[in-house]
Amino acid sequence: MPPTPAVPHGKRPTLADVAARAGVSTALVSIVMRDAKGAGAATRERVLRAAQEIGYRPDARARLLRSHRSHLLGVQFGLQHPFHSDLLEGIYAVAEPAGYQIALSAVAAGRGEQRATDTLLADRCEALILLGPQAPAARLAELAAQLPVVSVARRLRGSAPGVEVVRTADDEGARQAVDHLVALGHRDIAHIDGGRAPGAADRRRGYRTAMSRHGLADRVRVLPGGLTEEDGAAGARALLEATSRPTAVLAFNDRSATGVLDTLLRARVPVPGGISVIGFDDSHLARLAHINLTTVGQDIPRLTELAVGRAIARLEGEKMPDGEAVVAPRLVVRGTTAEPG
Amino acid sequence: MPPTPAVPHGKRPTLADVAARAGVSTALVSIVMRDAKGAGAATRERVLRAAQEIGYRPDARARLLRSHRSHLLGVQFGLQHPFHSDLLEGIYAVAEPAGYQIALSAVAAGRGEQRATDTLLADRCEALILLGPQAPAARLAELAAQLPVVSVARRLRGSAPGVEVVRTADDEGARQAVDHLVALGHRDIAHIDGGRAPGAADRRRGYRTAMSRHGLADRVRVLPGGLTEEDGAAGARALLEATSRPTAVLAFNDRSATGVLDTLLRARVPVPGGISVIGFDDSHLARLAHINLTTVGQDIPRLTELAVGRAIARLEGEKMPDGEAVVAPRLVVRGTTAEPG
DNA sequence: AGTCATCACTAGAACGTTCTAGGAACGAGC
DNA sequence: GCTCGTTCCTAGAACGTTCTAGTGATGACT
Repeated sequence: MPPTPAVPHGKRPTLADVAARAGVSTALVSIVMRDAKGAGAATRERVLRAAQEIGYRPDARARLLRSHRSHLLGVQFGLQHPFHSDLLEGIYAVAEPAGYQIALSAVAAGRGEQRATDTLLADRCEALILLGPQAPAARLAELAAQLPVVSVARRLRGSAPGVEVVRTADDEGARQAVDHLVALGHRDIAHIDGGRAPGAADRRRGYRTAMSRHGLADRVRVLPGGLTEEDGAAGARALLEATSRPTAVLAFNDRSATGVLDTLLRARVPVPGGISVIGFDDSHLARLAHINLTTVGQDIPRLTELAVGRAIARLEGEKMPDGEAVVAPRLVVRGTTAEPG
Repeated sequence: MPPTPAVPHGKRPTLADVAARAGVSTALVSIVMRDAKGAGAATRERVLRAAQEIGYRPDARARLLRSHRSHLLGVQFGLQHPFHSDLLEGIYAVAEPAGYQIALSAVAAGRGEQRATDTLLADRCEALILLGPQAPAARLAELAAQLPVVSVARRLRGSAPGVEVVRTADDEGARQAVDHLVALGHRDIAHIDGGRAPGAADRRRGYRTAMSRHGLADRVRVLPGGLTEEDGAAGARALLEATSRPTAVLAFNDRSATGVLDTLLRARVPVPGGISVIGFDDSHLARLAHINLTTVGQDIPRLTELAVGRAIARLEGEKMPDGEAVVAPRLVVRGTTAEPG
């Protein structure tokens, strides 16, 4: 047997290999690898060197199998949603320092939410964080009966008991947008909505009540939309064809808003000179210099901190002030809003 | 309401629980769960019912621990790259039917490639598929010494032996774009490049040689760029300020191209009337009706099929025709190119 | 001197699977 | 009757960790 490191494919070194090489027991190697106390400095050094030499890496699965805690948070996300990417970035940033690993499972064409959560469960995640889940409330409740579940962005009133909800105050966000526009002098403010997307109903409602509060109930104009650029573009085309054009548009999200912007630019309607546009999310998109979109920012660090925090709290048995965690949005004024022309 | 059995958090049922309930051995339950032969029809039925009743789910990790093969492919991707999302979608579609699971690991701010691959290794992936890896070739070679590694989109000549490469013929794609523009009658064709991004050098070269072949070597104009919308926008602004404007622009990718489009629209330069624009990737972006971008399409199904296929082939010991797998691009003509005005 | 802690370490049993050997029951062939 | 095959099933050993319960030393405090 060559005592050499060079580990060819197929056989990865184990604790026992390290132990043999360092002349100690596997238990001690385990102690050293976990950086637990119970090993002398000299031995520790020797074990680490041995591990290094043969290229040992702990086997995460065996590790999880043994310890009854897995410290694994399963996250379900949509591959085609940039906003989910932003959230994921935040989730990693919170979870890893707290000592939790993240297991990702994507929802894609041909891979539904059921499949996504099934693999997370099989991987022994201790809790699930679902980004904008669309599954029926009953399914979520079923999951929640098995382990802590946090729904991000999707509101669930009483319909799925046991599911934690972390979301932005969507109605409040819509209100801020309307207030801003009204303060600038707009009165004809239209809303291209998000259809059945999570949060859409609240934004619609927020828009309506804000308009009423300003005495503009008769100017309310809601156009059916969705969460893609095309939905926004279609809404904008409809507005341009209408008999009276609004002076401002509140889109469901940033993607939709860029669709609106694009349509307006093509139609030679200046923004914000002719029409002001507001998005929602403050995603990467909105921040790009050449889009420079006024938008309602979702507080991603706060959302992810709450989502991960609640999952962990439930796991560690803390009593939760259960009910939703609602995060305040914050209007980010950039270049697509101004006084009506 | 749901027939959910009493399985409080923390205790998930195991093979032994099912076995006890069905009155058989754990080995037999294992046989039934794997759908292997060696169990009678009646017993099989009974076991399945028992499993169903107590809500048993196999533990993926224990399973992997025991079986020598893990059938797990690790995929590293960039959270902020829509093109990677598209690739992932394709990877799922190929891998799961072939009996392989996918483990995802994201590269994000504060979570580098090293960290990403480390967790994949700890998870006992059998092979790695890296989407547009930026790590030094030496690091890739080091990984390749441990397990099969496939680099998608990043070219590696001899620098990382053992790493499989699957990529698009970037030079050929650039050539197709130039040919198309020349056929339309353009002569002043600029290229906003991708800087140090994977594939950028090849696209730049393809552009240069294509121009030369058409006798347009003196019209070659390469502007420094990158892979984001802002890079494209900056390039476009530079072009507009130049003493002579080109009649067509080839952008490094679709994101860059949308930046170009946006800048041109704002400057009231009609597209394609004033300037034609071509992107690269044929991502979701390009297909959107309101962008409708002429672009060089990367063959995502083929790329993913090759990437997954090569990884699996290496795992199953097939001899590979080693060297790169180069996939032909295909020009997708949409609405942003036309005869020069 | 005798008890008691503490420290460095180890043996061996988990964890939830799959895999390797079988064993019991039952026919069939000689 | 005795072997031989099947078919259905089980016991028990892996897999690579961590955890529990120790064992000897060493030294400190009565």
